Amino acid sequence: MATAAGVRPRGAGRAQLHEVALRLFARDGVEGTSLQDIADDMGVSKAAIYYHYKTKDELVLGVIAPLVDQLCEIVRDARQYRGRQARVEAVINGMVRLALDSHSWFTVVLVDPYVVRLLPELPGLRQAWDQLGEQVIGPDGDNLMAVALLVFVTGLAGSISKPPLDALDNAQLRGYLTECGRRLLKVRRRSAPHAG
Amino acid sequence: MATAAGVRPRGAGRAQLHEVALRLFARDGVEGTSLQDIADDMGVSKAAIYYHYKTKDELVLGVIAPLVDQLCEIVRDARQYRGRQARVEAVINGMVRLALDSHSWFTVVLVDPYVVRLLPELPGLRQAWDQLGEQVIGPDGDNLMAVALLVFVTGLAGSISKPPLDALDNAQLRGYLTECGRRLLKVRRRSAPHAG
DNA sequence: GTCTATAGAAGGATAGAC
DNA sequence: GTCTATCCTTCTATAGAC
Repeated sequence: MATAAGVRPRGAGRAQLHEVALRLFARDGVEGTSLQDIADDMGVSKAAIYYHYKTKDELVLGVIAPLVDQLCEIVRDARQYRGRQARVEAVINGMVRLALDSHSWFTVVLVDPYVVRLLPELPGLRQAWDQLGEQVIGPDGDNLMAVALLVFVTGLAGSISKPPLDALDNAQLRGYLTECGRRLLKVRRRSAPHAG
Repeated sequence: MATAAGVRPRGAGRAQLHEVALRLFARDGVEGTSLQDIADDMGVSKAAIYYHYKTKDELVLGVIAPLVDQLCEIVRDARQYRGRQARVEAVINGMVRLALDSHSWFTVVLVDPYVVRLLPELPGLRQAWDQLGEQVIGPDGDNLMAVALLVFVTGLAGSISKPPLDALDNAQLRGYLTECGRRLLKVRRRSAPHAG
């Protein structure tokens, strides 16, 4: 009735399902979240979920799929700039914003082993990630930059969900995380790291 | 018979159990690893595991407990140096070595939601972590350093387990990860991050 | 789009033999 | 220290009513 009368927007049920599932996946892990947990949180029955998705795997994929668009937008934005340093800066800003706005996506995709196993079924995500890597690493395939990028994004995912950072307000945290990105991804003139 | 004759060292069964469990926990997550999975990998029955630990939770705690000693040793080592920069350097080297030598521990403890929920039952780990933080962050409680440390260690945990880094040999990877630590945890003279 | 009821598999845990 | 057999719970998934 709600859908027919238009009281709820079309697909509100699915949107709420996505929201709840993502939140619980990020908190307890995908394997640690049963469909019963999700149904309880939504206040519906388990079977209601199966109306939207035939299997749990498809639910997981449906939940994380929107992340691809977010990554593509960061890549599009970065490409508007000329020069590696400017593009790197754009990637840093985009990733920090994404991590703060959608930290659940971040955590689930980068951290959850269940999701990692499913990733081959989302080739768009892999592709978006590769394009993002190109902006930072450059065409010469700088290994240090590749490592630093990985440390940065997984560090973002891991750190934002940890308690000691809850005390900081969002603006402060954004500043600190951005500074971390700048330090890690500073473009070098020559290929030797200044060995200590 | 093996134990009585001394063919196998004492506690070899338990040591193998730890090794197998940790490896599977790191690969599939704790919730994604059943006692059956562990038993199959060891070539024994599920019930054999219950001889060593009464519950799965105790198994998990038993597996990650040795990490506490590793962290304490890093703290002890760092304290031998005078001056923050030298101590920070010692922490970086210790954490990189630990991440490379025992990346499974790292991944499981920093990444797995099931383990995070159990951590309050390992107060020694929390204590060791706090002491390690003191070496890096300093007595003034520098927020940027606190964030950078968290990004660094979770970045270590997240990056070493990802495929693109498998191509690098260990010495190279160690150099890159150490450089990441130096960049992130460079001690500042004054308290303002050089805002861009 | 949501429900109840249930099938079928897998998980944690225990008992008791060897 | 390991085994087989078993118990109970929870999980994914399906069938069919409303």
